[in-house]
Amino acid sequence: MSGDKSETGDVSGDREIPRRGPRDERGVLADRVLSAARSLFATQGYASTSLRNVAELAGVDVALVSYYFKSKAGLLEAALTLPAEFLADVEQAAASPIEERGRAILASHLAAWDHETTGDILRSIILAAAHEPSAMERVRTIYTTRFLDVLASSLPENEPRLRAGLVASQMLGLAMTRYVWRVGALADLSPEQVSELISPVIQRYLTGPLPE
Amino acid sequence: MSGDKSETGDVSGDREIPRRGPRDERGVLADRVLSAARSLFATQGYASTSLRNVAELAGVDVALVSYYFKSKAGLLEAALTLPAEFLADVEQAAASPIEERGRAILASHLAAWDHETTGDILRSIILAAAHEPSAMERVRTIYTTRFLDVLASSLPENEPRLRAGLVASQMLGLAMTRYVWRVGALADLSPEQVSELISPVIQRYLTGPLPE
DNA sequence: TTCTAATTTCATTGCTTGTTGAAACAAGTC
DNA sequence: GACTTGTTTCAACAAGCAATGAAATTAGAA
Repeated sequence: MSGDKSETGDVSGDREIPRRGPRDERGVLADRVLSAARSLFATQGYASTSLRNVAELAGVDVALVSYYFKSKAGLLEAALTLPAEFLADVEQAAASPIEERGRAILASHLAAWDHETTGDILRSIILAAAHEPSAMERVRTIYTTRFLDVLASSLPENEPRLRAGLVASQMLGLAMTRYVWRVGALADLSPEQVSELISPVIQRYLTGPLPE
Repeated sequence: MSGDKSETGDVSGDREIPRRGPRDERGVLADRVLSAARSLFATQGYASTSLRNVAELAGVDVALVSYYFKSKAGLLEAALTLPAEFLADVEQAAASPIEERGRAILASHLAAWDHETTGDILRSIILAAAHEPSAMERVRTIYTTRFLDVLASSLPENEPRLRAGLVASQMLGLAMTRYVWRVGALADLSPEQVSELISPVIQRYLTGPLPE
């Protein structure tokens, strides 16, 4: 909800100098807390993860978590902020030459999911959306505006929104089986093999024939 | 959702103390509890749903839920049991003639998801798997033995497990976008339209060419 | 009726949760 | 040194949780 600069505010964005503190630590500890939160949210989900769990894993006091992020919801908000570079990659892939766009889109997603931090965030987002209405709304918004709309607007006429929806469904299914549930043959293949197998289908959804 | 009779014993206080009796009721009340549990698990998730919530929605005392299902985990177990008919439909679809098997598999899934009770159960399973390790394990088992294995063993040579994994990924992606998140163009189409669009891809995964 | 057994409710158990106020602490400024 | 300010810890709160033992209730068997 309060995601004013949500996706641009990466870890690298310290435009002010709060430094004033005593043992500093603020930056370091806050990062440790965020990392712990992502890890726990991604494995246990939001509701089953207590602030005490997060604090313990991060090695800080419970009250410090509340001090940093104000509330548990604030911690979730901060933990689920997608790296700007991922969103930029998706946009770039959507702008690649149309005849190889399927492969490019798939590659950008595989790279993101296989990246440790980004993968944890994506996993957390999907899992959190399963039980937090606010996270679900967030997913809908991000998914629609940052992926579906971007992809659709990059396509020529002939049902761009429908094609984007088809691509998204295959992409999400791949993510669920390979990275979230880790079941089935796709979970054990290399990114290159996955690309060989699925790129043609993505490309077909983008530029292939549609029924009727 | 699950509108059958879940809201008859609702918060409307006009009904007096709900009949302090022994006989029967067990079946009826237990069904009401199960239906309420599915509905809440599917919308809020497992951890965020308290036995008190379930009891209130079902119009029964909290202790009765424990009495019926022994524990909260037992309630989850009971709520997430897939109807045998759905599993039978999947098996039947997997045994259909190979050249139309893609359409048959897709049809069995669409029918299940569009069925009110079965759809609620499937949604609950997916959402519960997001934060309950036991539910996640359950998903892995069901998904592998009841879908992947069945599908793979119905295919001839030439990488049946890989083909089954590909089909499953597209099927799960469709389910997520259309029935769980309800985003994108696929969510607004009729089952027939979805079938027209996706059947060819499923069929391609089943019998089409593979790279390399 | 009286007894028995199954069901439903009540009251309470011990525990965990998120949050907050006050105190302890460490730096930089005077 | 004292003062200020941002940080960290400690302790406690009220609320909600799942679970349970015991009492209340009722139907059928004797």
